[in-house]
Amino acid sequence: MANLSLSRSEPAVIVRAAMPELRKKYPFDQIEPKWQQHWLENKTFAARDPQHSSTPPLQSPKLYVLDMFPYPSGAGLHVGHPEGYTATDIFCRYKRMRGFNVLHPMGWDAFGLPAEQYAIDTGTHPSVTTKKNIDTFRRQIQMLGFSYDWDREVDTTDPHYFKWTQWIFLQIFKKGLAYEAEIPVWWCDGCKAVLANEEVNADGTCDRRGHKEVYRRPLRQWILRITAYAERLLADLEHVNWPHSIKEQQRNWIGRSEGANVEFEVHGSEFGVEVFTTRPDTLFGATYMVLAPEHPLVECITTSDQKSAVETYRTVAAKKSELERGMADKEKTGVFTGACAINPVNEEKIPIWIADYVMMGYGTGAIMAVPAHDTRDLEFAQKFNLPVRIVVSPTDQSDPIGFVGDGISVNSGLITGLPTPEAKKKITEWLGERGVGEFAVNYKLRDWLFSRQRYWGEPIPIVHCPKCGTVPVPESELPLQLPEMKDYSPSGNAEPPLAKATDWVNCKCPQCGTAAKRETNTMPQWAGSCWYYLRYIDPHNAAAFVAKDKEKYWMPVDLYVGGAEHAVLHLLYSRFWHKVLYDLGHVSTPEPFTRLVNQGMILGEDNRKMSKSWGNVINPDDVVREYGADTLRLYEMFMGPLEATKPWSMEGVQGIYRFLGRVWRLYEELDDSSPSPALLKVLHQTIKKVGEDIEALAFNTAISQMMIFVNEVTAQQSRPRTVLEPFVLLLAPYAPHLAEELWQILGHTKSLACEPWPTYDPALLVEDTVEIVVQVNGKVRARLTVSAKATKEELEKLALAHADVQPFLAGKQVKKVIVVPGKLVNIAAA
RNA sequence: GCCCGAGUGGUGAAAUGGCAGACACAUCGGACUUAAAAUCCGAAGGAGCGUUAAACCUCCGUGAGGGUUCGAAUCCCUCCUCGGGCACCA
Repeated sequence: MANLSLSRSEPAVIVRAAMPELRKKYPFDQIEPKWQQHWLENKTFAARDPQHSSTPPLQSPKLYVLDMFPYPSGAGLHVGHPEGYTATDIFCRYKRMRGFNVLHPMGWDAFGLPAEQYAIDTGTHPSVTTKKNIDTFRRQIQMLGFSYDWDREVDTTDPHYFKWTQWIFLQIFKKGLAYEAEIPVWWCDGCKAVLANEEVNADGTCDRRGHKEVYRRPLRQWILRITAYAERLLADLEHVNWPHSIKEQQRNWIGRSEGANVEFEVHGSEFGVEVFTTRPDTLFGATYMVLAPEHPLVECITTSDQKSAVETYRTVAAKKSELERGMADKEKTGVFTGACAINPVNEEKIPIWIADYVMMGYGTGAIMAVPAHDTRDLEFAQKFNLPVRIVVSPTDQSDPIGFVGDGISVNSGLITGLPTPEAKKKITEWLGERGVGEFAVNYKLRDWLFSRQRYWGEPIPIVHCPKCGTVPVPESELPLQLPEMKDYSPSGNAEPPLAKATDWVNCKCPQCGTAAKRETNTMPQWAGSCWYYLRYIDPHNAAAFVAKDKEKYWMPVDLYVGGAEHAVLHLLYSRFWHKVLYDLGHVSTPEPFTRLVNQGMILGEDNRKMSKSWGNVINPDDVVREYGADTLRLYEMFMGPLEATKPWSMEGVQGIYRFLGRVWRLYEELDDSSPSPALLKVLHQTIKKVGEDIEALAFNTAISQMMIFVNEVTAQQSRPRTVLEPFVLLLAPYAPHLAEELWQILGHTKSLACEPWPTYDPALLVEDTVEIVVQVNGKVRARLTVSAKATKEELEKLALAHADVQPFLAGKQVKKVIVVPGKLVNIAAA
C-alpha cells in the first residue's frame, strides 16, 4: 500500500511543479513585450507639434495630460506609481481614439538626497547612481505599456535640462525676486552638516544618524520672494478645476487676512510700535501690548530695572523655539519691558510685554492684546493678572469674555453700538484720518528658502565679486555644471560641499574681471520640478527653454494627476514660477494646470501603509511576471475610485486575471452569427457607459460594465464578431496589449491606437417596457411592467388598482400620489 | 485646538433625492475530473413568519441621534470614529 500510494503521488508532484505554465490563462508574456516593442519602434504615441504636422495643418484639438514625474529611487517602482499613470494612460488612449492630438510625456525628477548620501558613503558619483535608477524606472514603466511619447523624456539632472532651470533662476533674480539673507537653518553637530527640514525628527534628533545635537544656526541663504505673488496665487485658485481640499490647503497656507496696522507711541520716548490686527474694532479693549522677543525695538524701550529679566527671557526664548516648536499647548510665558504704549484711540497707557507667543515673522512682530476677545491674549492676561475689558457684545447669550466672533461694539467711543464689520471699517477710517493707522493685509505665506548646502543639485549661477557684489553668470555660459569631486561629504564648517572644489569656486567676475568666487549653494529639488511640464513641450530646444509657438499650442496642461503629498509645496512653487514667466512674457497662460486630480494611496493587504518594516510591500515586477501588465493596470483601476485610499488584494488581482482570460477565450470561438437583441443592447450600453466613465475618470465602474458585457456574451451560445469587434476598442485603453493582439486576430493589420472610438445607437438603449415600482408610504409594495410611454395618469390608475397594493390602502385615505414616469409611483396614504 | 474629507454586507465597492448592496473578491453548493487544479453553472445583508424544503411573505438595515421630504446612503443640524492638512499667524 505504502509503495503504491508513493508511486502514484510522484507524477502528481511533477504536474504540480509544472502548474504555473499550464495555468496561464492567456499568453500575456508573449503579447505584452511584442506590442511594447511595436509601439516604441513605430512611435505610435508621438505627439504632433504644430509646425511639424504634415499638410494639411493639424485639425485635431490638442490635449496635454501630465503625470507627476517620479523621483527615481533605488527601490524601484512602487505599486502606487502605476495607479495615477494608468489613469492618465486610459484617458489619453481614449482621447486619441476620439481624435485628439495628445501630449503625454514622462521624465525624471532626479536630483535628491539619497544619491548624494550614497556618494558620501561609497564615493560613487551621484550621476552614476541616478542613471542606473532611471534605467530601472524606465524599464519598469515601459513594461506597463503606457502610451508616453518617449522622445520627450526629460531628466532634471541633465545639463541640457538644468541649463534652463538656471536660466529661469536668473530671470527671477533679474526681476528682483531672489535675494540673500541670514536665515536660521538646522545644523547637526554629529554630521557636521546642514539638515533639510525633513531630516529633522519630531523629537529634534537627526534622521540620518540619530544625533542629538541638532539646532538652528543662522546661515546665508538664497530666498525667493514668493510673497510678492501671494495675492495672485490666492486669487487665481478661483480659476482652476482642482479638488476642493487642495485649493483649501493652498488658501490656508497662503493665509490671507485683512485688518489694520496701527501705530502706538511708546510713552516718554520717540519710538513708535506698529501692530497688525484683524480686529481694529477691539482697540478700546487693548489692555497691554506684546512684542516678539526678537523684536528690534525691545532693546530700545526696555527700562533699566527690567533689563536683566528681559535679556534672560530673550535668551531662553531663542533656545526654546529651537526645541519646543511642536508643542502648541504649552503655558504662556512673558516678561514686562517696563515701557508703556499709548493707545491712539483713547490715549490710555498700556504696558508693553515680550512673549514668545508673538512671532517676529508674521505681521509686524507686535500685537495689541485684547484679552476679552482673543483666546491667547486671555490666557496670557489670566496668568499675569492683566485687565480684561469687554468691548464686543455677542448677539446671542454667550459669555462676552473670550468671545471671538462678530458682535456689537460696546464701551468703544465712536464705534459703540456698531456691528463688528462696520466698526472695523469706521475705526480704520478714523485711524487713517489721523495718520496713526491704515487698512492692511497680511499673509502667513513666507518667502521661499531656495538654497541647499548640498552637492547634488543645480548650481546657483551667481558669482560673488568683491567689487560688484552678486553678479549673475552670463546666460551664454549656461549650463553652469557641477565640478567633479572626490569627496562629497559636507565640509564640516557649514560651507556647502562645493566650497571644497576650489578650482571651480575661484573665477573671474563676469562684469569687472577681478578674482571672484562662485556661489556654492545649490538649488532645492523643487526647482527642476517647477517647470518640467514646459520642457516636455520642446525638450530638445537648444535656443530657448520652450519655443513660443509650441508653448502657445500645448499650454495649459489639461489634466494633471499625482499624489496629494504635493498639494502645497510643489504646486505652489510651480504656480509661482509660472506666473513670473507669464509676467515676463515667456508663457501664455497665468496658470499652468487647468485640472488636477489626486490619486489615493494604495495600502498593503493588511490595511497599513506599505513599508519594508511591515513586510507588506507589493512589487509591480512580481505582479507583471505572474499576471501581466494588463492585469495590473486593470486591477489598480478596479480597486475603487481613483481618489480613494484602498488596500491591495492579491485575490482581487486574480479575479481580474480570470476576467482577462475569459475575454481571451471569447475570441477563440468567434463566429459570424448575428447578435441577439439583448446582446446588442448590452454592447451599446457598454459603449455609452465606458465612454462617459472615462471622461469622469470613473474607471472602476467602466470596468464593471465591461464585465457585465462579457458575462452577457458568455451566457450566449454564439460569439458574434459584430459585437466582439467594437468591444476590443472599448477594452483597449485599459488592457492595451491584449486589445492590440485581439485586434490583430480579428484581421486588422494596423494598431488600434487611433481607431475611432465606437459610437452607440441611442435607439437601441430605449426600453419598450419598463418595470415601475409602486410604493405605499415609501415602501415597495408592487411592481408593474408597463410600456415606457405610459402616462402619469395611466400609472396612477394602475398602481391604485393593483391587487398587491390594495391591502395596504385598506381603511386609509389616499392623500397624495407621486408619479415619476419610468421609475415609480408612491402613494401617500393615512 | 482649527480647517478639509470619509464612514454602506465577511472584503473592495455601486447607487449623490426615487427598487440599497450593481460589478468583483472571499465563502458555500453543483457540473466536469479517478482526484485536484483550471473552467462553467448556481446560492448568498440580517432577523422573523411559515414550511418536508424552497419560493412567496413580513420586519429591520447605509457610524449614532434628530430634522426636512410623498420618498433620504444621498440634503440640513448635533455627536462619535477614522484619514489628511495646519498648528500660538494676532
